[in-house]
Amino acid sequence: MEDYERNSNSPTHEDDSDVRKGPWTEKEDAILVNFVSVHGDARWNHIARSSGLKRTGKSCRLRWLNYLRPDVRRGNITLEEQFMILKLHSLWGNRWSKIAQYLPGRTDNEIKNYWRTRVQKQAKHLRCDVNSNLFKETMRNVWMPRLVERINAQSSSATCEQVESMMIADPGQPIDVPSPGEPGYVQFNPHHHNQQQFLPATEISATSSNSPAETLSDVQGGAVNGSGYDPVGQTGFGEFNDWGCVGGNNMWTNDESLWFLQDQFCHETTSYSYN
DNA sequence: AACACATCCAACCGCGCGGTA
DNA sequence: TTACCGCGCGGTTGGATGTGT
Repeated sequence: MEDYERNSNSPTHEDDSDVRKGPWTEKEDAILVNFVSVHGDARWNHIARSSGLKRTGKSCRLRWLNYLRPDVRRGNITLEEQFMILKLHSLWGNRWSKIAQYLPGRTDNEIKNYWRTRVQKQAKHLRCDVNSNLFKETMRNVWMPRLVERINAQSSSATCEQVESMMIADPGQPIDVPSPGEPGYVQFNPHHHNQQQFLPATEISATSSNSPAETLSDVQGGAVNGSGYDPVGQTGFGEFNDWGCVGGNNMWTNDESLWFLQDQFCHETTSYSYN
């Protein structure tokens, strides 16, 4: 990327002086939004040329999809979304756009960033490859059940049926859900009631409300510190009952969470070699 | 307060696929 | 059949911001 000057508002090269790169300005955003609202979001090269923006069609498309699109949601990946990402990635791997279809308003770019910054970081801390069976099993048998527990604990925003629907969200193939007694099995809270379905974004009407972007601070208060949360849960991980968001942001960035995960990881995998 | 380090995320790139002439 | 073009995807980068010392 040697020919790429990110902070310059001037063209990178005299040769391609008509092409702007780097951060978008508010004016450019406004132009693009207005143009797309009139002409639609197709034929991006045409849009780039006709709008007067000195951007490539690619750049316009990316800006629109990842930032300017009206239904785009950014920040605060919810517990449900974290679960979906883990689950769908376990099925499809780095098929970010496909995964994004099941997370309304989320872009493939954001999911990819989430995976790289949070999940891969955990793998790095655990000194195992993110694609290794060991890491995948840890995800499935430890992290995802814990996520489900916490989702169930959020009685106001997550439901039994919702979580179950997430577990079977893949339209094409069944998800390998642990049976009772197996590692990773989770007993869903039957007192919750369904409020939303996790479907591909294309199947969700404009008026349907995916869960509002609840803040992670909400999650902290509701899931971990809220009344009725029994840390000695169904999966038998209660001895690490402080792994939740105590003073942190979420399960991936909270140091206490990290150490819980590492403790749990080591506890459960003592027979493995980290190398 | 200043610096170093870590993390996040917007935006780029190259590549490959599908449609069309 | 082939060449070209536009688009979408996954990988990568580096500036901005946050956190620790």
